[in-house]
Amino acid sequence: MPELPEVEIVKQSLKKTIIYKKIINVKVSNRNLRFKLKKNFETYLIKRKITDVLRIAKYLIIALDNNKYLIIHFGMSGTLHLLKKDKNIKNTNLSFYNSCDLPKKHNHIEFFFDNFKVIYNDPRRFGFLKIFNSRENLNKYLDNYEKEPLNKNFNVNHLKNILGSKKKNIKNILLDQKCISGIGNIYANEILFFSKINPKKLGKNLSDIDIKKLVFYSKKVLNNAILKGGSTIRNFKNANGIEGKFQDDFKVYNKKGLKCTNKNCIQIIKKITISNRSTFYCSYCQKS
DNA sequence: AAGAGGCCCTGATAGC
DNA sequence: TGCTATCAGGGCCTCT
Repeated sequence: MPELPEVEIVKQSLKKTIIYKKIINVKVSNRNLRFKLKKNFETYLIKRKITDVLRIAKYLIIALDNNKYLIIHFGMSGTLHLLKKDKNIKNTNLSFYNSCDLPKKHNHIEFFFDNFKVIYNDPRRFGFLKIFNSRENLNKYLDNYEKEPLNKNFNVNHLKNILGSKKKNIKNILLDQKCISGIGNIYANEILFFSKINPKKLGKNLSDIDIKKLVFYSKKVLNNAILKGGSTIRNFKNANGIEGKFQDDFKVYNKKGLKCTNKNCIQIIKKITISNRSTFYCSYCQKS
């Protein structure tokens, strides 16, 4: 669930469930995530009330009543699962598993609440959780991450400043969280397709019109994805949770060999590799 | 100093 | 069927 829209969907559904609730207990069965969980990780959380649930870029942020902040980054394969004690299940967009559908492996962390628990599952363990002891420290850590396209000050001038004289290609720039935050491989491909920009075009060579389109479609693609509940690419077989629907709207991602969907274009979508990441584009519509 | 590539992991799938 | 190789929604680190 890693890109901005998926984290936003999780945030929305999680918030409804856990806000103002108290964490009764925390059980960690594997501390070796992307970064090793600190020894006192649990003690900061136990008996704390959740005061807010936020998102910045691809980070989920849980604010606690001791003014500390828990952040979760899902990496490539991290997911949260809500497990209710009673059988009267209300569906949320947060993946819901009843006890037989919960993945059997890689449930690394359990957060116990009164009537339910939230489970962090992550097979590849590229995700991580960290606790910050003040908003100031959190802001410092996420400083680079407030450059997300949905931010209202993400405009043409702002992007122009970012691109400056960058000699790397626009695909890599979109993926570089220090330049622009929240966009991952799926949405980078989709945004470039709508903007009709070749993924290999260098940042410094982008025209004013290119930049204008990038600003517009970054916002539009991400917002549309959020409206559709995000994208579900690979799912656990027994998943009972609500899946995103935006994958049905993909124009290029994973569309190698299929015809371009633009009117009057008969080109076939190509797949190339840029910095080890799959890149899909239409060589006719995204000529330059 | 910016940019490219390797690497951290497990699991699903394709190809033989 | 069962093996092996490749690939996957990310990003940090190292080397140039």
